[in-house]
Amino acid sequence: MNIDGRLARGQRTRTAVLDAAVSLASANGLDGLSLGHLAESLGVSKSGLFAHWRSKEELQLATIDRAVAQWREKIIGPALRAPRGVRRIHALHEARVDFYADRVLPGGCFFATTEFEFNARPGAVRDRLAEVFAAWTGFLERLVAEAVDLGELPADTDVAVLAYEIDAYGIAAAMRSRLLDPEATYRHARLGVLSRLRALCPDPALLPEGTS
Amino acid sequence: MNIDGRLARGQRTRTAVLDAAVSLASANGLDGLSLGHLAESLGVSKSGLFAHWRSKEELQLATIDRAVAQWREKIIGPALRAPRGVRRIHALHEARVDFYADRVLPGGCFFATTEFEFNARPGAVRDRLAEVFAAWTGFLERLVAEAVDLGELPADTDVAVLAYEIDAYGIAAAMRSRLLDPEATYRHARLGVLSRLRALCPDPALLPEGTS
DNA sequence: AATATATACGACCGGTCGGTCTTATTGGTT
DNA sequence: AACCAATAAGACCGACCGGTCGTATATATT
Repeated sequence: MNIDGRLARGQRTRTAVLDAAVSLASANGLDGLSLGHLAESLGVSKSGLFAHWRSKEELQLATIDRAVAQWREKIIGPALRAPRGVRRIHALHEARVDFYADRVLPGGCFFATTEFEFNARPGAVRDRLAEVFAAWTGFLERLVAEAVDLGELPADTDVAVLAYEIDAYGIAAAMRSRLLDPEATYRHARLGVLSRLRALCPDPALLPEGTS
Repeated sequence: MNIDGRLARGQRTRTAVLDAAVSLASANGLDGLSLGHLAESLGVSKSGLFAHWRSKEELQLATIDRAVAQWREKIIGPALRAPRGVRRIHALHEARVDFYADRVLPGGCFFATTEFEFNARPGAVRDRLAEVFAAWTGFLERLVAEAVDLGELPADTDVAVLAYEIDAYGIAAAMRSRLLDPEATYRHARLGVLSRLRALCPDPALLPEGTS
């Protein structure tokens, strides 16, 4: 919006709206997201939103894309700055748990919230989410395969199952940290993946010590 | 309801309504559950529901309790029929994956759906869900501790972390099976826990062979 | 300064929601 | 057969939803 609160054209405005949408949707769902509340939280009129997105569904799809961009920046970025192999896998998982622990989003995880909201509801939103999840699991599996190729994980590692396991630790963290003891949840999530990687890696010195 | 479609008093009627509510809510959420649609799916008037539950929230809480009863019957029951120790843990996990794989509920998992719907929304529903999740994780941890006591898992096992891991495999199964390849998801979920238990158990003969 | 253009606003629409209430019908009792 | 208590039905209410549209205002141009 402008200094006086008006919505203006341009990418920056759209991004600000979508950031607010990601935040609200992580708590109330992408369908539970009220355009009236969204506009109000930005000090903007509801009808102004329809100048940028033709329908709620279009804004929902754009919100998913924005959440992907946030995920890339906050979780995938730090991982890619770590050296390839088990250390990169560990960095990815740590960045993910950090993201949840920092309470960046009120709902904990935008993707978990929207997945369970739409997984039984056919439509464009569901299809887009399926694409995002497929890309994510593919990325994780590539990281694990890379570590195997580097000899930092046993050659007979079942790549898909190990990638599944690492992802599962993260999903469980998002789920439990909001209803049960958050600190214990993060500790279990971090310690579980770390000790698993250390146990599998022929050179445990690549990873920090695991202490409970 | 009666033969002619009327709602009648009695526990059986309530149970039938709540079963339908669990099914609908697993797909559309506990808040997304429309009382009009629920009544219509039962061939009953909406106002009739208010004779049994004073408000939607009351019906939501009763629906959670009904889902717990289903979970007890379908997942905890089979586990308790297996011998204590790692076999019981394995039976619990298998029953859980079976439950998802059998497509008992359209949404995959009632608790996952409602957890992510309410974890950022204070109120009676959220509090009730927190109780349920605490009881569930406590149960899982007791099963793991039991296996440790029986010598079927190493004495230095971190009970909380291993219980977390097993639960995580189940959560991930519920999440992925609806957007990604379901068969691969179930295979990973089953194989992951089985191979973990076999690797940890001093007597792997207690568990079936793990084949990918 | 006057005009033309773009755009943000707020009233408004139809539809659905949870919830209420009056009415009609049922089944049991004497 | 007549009455009574219980209860299901459906019309109805206010609130909120996504979405539309006419109008007032700010900006850019000449």
